[in-house]
Amino acid sequence: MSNDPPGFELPLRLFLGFRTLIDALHAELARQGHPDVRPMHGFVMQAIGLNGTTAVELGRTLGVSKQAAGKTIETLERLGYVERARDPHDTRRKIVRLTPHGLDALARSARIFDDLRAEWAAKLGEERLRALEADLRTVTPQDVFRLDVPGWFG
Amino acid sequence: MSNDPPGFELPLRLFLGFRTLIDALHAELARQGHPDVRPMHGFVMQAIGLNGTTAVELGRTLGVSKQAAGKTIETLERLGYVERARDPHDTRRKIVRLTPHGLDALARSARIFDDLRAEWAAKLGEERLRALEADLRTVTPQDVFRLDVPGWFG
DNA sequence: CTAAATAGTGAACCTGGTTGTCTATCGTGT
DNA sequence: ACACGATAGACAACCAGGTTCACTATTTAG
Repeated sequence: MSNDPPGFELPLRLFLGFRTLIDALHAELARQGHPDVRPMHGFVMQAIGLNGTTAVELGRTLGVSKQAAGKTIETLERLGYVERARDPHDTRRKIVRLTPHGLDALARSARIFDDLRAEWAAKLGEERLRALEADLRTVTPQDVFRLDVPGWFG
Repeated sequence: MSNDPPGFELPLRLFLGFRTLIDALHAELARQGHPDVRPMHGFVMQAIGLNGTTAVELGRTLGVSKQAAGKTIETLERLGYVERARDPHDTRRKIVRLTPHGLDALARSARIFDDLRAEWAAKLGEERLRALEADLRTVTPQDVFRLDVPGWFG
């Protein structure tokens, strides 16, 4: 069909949709007391999770080297979102845990994402939004996590 | 509605959709003789366009400093995708133009994106895909270009 | 009990972003 | 005609985050 949209619009729109949501999230997070958290940090904190993790584990989860994971942890530690403590059962390991500040950021993010989804539902209708989500599930990997995000673009 | 999907799935799926397409594009581009072009380079070459541009102009288009644009141009030049020449009408300026190699990459990308869109259409149906594109147009900025892509994530 | 595997760290390097400074050139206003 | 402001490009220093290689300390397995 010659009246199909050009193929390059699809990735662009997907990316713009993603950016629109992430930018709105971080604008609101900044307003709610988290001005210096970057988009990447959200993914990393999500990957750290409520039980904590280690640099090696985090690297595996994110698909980057343990050294890169370590650097990101350092940054997050400097910003006060995570803290490290030696594992008493294995003194080689250092457990990385979210601080109350980090947990607060995560909880607020979840809330804001729900609000943003509601905004889209208001614009598109709940039915269309559900269809959009279902279609995206069809064409993307099942496993939502394991994003391999950092440094992927450049 | 308590049975709505959690809001965080939407950005994740949009990003995964984007990544799926871009990864497939670059796998295919690598197979077709462009193994070292990175996702970012595609956007930059698109922004350079058929008429060429300058570092300052490119920086404005991409939303980065002229120095950052200059560095990216250097990389692209080293890879053989662009070339620079002094502007005879204004000897301060250096015009950046796509080389035949760069034009080839751009043309192949357009073709591959069309093929990828056709794959999605086969999986979802042309109707649903059109609806998805239409809905994304509704919730994203009108202006497809001006992405501010580079370095935005970190 | 020794040897292999593992966790963390540090160094050197790459890309791509920033800001600040500097020179060369262009264009305008007196 | 010319001086001065604006512009284009380049260079330096720095930052974030990525890589690989090398090393120490500790744990685990044979």
